[in-house]
Amino acid sequence: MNQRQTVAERGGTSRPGKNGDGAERHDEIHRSISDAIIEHRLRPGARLREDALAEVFGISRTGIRKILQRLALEQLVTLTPRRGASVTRPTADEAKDVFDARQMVECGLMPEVARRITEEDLRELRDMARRERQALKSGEQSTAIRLSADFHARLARISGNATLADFVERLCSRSSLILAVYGNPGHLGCESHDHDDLIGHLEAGNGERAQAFMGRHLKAIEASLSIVEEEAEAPDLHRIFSG
Amino acid sequence: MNQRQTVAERGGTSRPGKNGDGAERHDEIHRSISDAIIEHRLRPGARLREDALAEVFGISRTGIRKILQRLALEQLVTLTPRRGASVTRPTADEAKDVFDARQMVECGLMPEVARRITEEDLRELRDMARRERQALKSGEQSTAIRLSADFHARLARISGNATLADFVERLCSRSSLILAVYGNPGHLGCESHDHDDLIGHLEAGNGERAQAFMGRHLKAIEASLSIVEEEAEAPDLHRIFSG
DNA sequence: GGCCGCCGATATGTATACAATGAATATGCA
DNA sequence: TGCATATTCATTGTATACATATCGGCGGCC
Repeated sequence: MNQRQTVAERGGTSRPGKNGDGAERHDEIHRSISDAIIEHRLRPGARLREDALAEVFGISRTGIRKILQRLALEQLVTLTPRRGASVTRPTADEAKDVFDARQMVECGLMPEVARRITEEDLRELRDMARRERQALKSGEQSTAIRLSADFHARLARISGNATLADFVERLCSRSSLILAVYGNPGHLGCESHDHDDLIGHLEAGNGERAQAFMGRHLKAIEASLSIVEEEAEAPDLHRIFSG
Repeated sequence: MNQRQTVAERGGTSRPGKNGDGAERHDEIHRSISDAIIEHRLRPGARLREDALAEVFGISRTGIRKILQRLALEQLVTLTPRRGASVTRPTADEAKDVFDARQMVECGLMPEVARRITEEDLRELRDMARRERQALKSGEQSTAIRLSADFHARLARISGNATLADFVERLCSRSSLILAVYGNPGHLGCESHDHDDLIGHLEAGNGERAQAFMGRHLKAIEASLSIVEEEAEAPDLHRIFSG
């Protein structure tokens, strides 16, 4: 049923075979899944069966596999041979690595960002921060989480260094996964006004202040996590039952 | 024909069907192509036809496509829709971004590396540096280039941060491509004794010296490039023939 | 009674077949 | 002779079919 729907839909906008580059559709699906993971609608550990995804999106398994592989390289999903794909469950070590990396790169970019930021950038960032606060207030956690990641990624993009911006974007996506596993409910990642304050420093052209503030901001997020290594693989039965 | 050859070959080393996880073979092929690119045996712009690769490595196009996709995400090959894959030709902007990123990350890692480095690490690094010098002396450019990239990647790995180490590894691979396009023949990337000097600072536990030295080292490499934007797409014929 | 091994179902890995597209070439007309 | 057009060819994009490995339950054996 679902597949027929899709075919019909595609046939409606263009000829069934000659679609306007199927790659766009793949990107779209990639984003759909990516968003679902980042917004915690798909929790870490959730299995992603190829057949099911193929049916949902109305393409064959071939395309789904391609997308899953890309997600795997972005470390949002884990591909276990012969076991299929599942949403990555970051370890405590990985969480630490990711936040250390963010500390180094995002802070390091702030001076350049402060130098290059334009009025238009500021407007856009303020809008994102506003929407994030609003989402938080109205309890739309999913939206807030994604907006927060978007904010950090957008900020990095202003530096003009596409390579580092891409890296930050990936780190933010993974941070969202980390929040899903180690975050305390009710206490979401970014404090309500941190992003606004950060914008203030940038608007003032004060790169050093922005850098220091970003450092504290990230440290605060990391500190809010309750990182307790779950010994999923080989629980120490002796220790557990020694009492 | 080709397939029969391959089956026979694989049947010789192991049972035809039950190979020791085909994923290993894929990794192997990935590394083969990756090495060929890094070592400049495949120059930027070289086309990589799926059929040809499938024949060479004795697997079907399906597996090749998977590998090409992975290489594309690592930005070693460029995948143009309907036109196939080719070795990426980095632009001048990308080259700048990559070296800026290396400056930030590799330098930033040096203090932690200096703190954590062990005797064994030092031994291994010295050995790599030695082999690199030797390769340079005997004119094996390909080997020298790869060893140089390996050295930097290995160094980053010592920091203990896998995420940043992976990133550095990717940056080094891309740097190799950049060297292929913008490097001056005869003047290879890393100066002969830079790596040895760097090891010295690390051995002395002097993270700050190492950081500063790495900064100069990378700047020196970047400065040795002749980055002239080749106007491949739309050459200004008026300008060229105005004389 | 509990553990080990077997067997069916399910899902993934791989190859192949077919369709569609873009490039190169040949051809006809002005 | 030069340019526009039609055709063919080479190559990629997609779907499907088949082979293979893993997970669950069940029965036999110790």
